[in-house]
Amino acid sequence: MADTRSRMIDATIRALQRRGVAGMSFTDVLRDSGAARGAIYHHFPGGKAQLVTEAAVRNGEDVRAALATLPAGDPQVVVAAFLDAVRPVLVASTTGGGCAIAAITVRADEQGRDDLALQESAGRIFSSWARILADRLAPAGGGLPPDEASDLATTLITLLEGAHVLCRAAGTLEPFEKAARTAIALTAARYGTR
Amino acid sequence: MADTRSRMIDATIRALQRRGVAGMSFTDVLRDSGAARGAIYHHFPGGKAQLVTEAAVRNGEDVRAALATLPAGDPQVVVAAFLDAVRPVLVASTTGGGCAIAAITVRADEQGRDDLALQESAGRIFSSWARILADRLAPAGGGLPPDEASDLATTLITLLEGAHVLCRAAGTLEPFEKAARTAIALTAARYGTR
DNA sequence: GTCTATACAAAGATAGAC
DNA sequence: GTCTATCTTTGTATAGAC
Repeated sequence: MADTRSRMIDATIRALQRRGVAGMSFTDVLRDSGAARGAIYHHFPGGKAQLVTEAAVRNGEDVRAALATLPAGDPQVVVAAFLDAVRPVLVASTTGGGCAIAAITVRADEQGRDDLALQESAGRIFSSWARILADRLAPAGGGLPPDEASDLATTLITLLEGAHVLCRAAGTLEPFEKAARTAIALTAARYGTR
Repeated sequence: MADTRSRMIDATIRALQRRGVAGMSFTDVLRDSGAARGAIYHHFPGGKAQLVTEAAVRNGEDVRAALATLPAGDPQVVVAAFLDAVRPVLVASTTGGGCAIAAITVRADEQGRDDLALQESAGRIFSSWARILADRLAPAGGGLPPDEASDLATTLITLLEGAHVLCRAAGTLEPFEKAARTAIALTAARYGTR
């Protein structure tokens, strides 16, 4: 049978996407993964904090790998490819899913050190996404200047997370499509050749 | 003494900003507002769902009123004014506060009809913000074409909410400043006169 | 390692005295 | 209307049999 521990992490990612860290419960994870109650503290002695942290790290790596497959070079091409690549994520947002990392930025107990560690994990993960994207915009031997690439990459991640929030609220893809159209038009005005 | 009911709503807004709907508890609201336990169901027979909904509506109106004071006309001016106006919100995000409406897009129970109503409230509130902003970009007798103004306005709200998420995670204003610089530069390229 | 059973705390929701 | 006290449920966490 597939690794129980791994299945629990996958179930946690799904629970985070739908309910957030405070709204998620072990009951959800156990039902979705088929694991027994005692399995949690066997595999994750650190309890909920450890489980959520490992889920965030895995999800962060999955997204990072996906971003690394984007084309590099012309900003207009990179922006268009990025928007197409993230569209499926926003579709999930319209039905209550979406980005698991956005979910862990809202913690139940702001004082706790577990939750501080979680916030720092989220910060590192977003930064790593932006860095990957900046590399596509400023590849070795061409593309944008590093500072400009970094700014634009962070802006694209910002648009992704903002669209996640708005599409969740709207229940439709419309906010994302409006932002995508605008991003395309503004990028063309700034970086278009004609 | 100031209206107990009103103080409870204000306390709920603060609790939502910091902990989200699932992470927020009546205990927080009661301590912050000074109200007694039984006061909740006296003033809000609908329980948590009603309390949170009223808090969201009030917060949405406050933000809408603030957006209505922005200048109208030149897109470059409107964008710059918008970014300056929301900067204090993002500062709050860096220390765990920020947008209360973003918080209510993550609900504990996706099935419940209370939570569906809450999602629809969030959708209406975001739409109303974008509409106000679009009016500033396409005032009667000038400005952008309506469709373009609507797209750009939604994009600005998207940037605001995305920056909220990223600044919360980063603990610094850097993601917002990067996105703001990019928004200014791209807007200048698209709408600059020279 | 996997499972059942349970302890303990905190949440939302009510009842009823004043 | 305001407050105290309490019910019920749910959640995290643990113990211990197999």
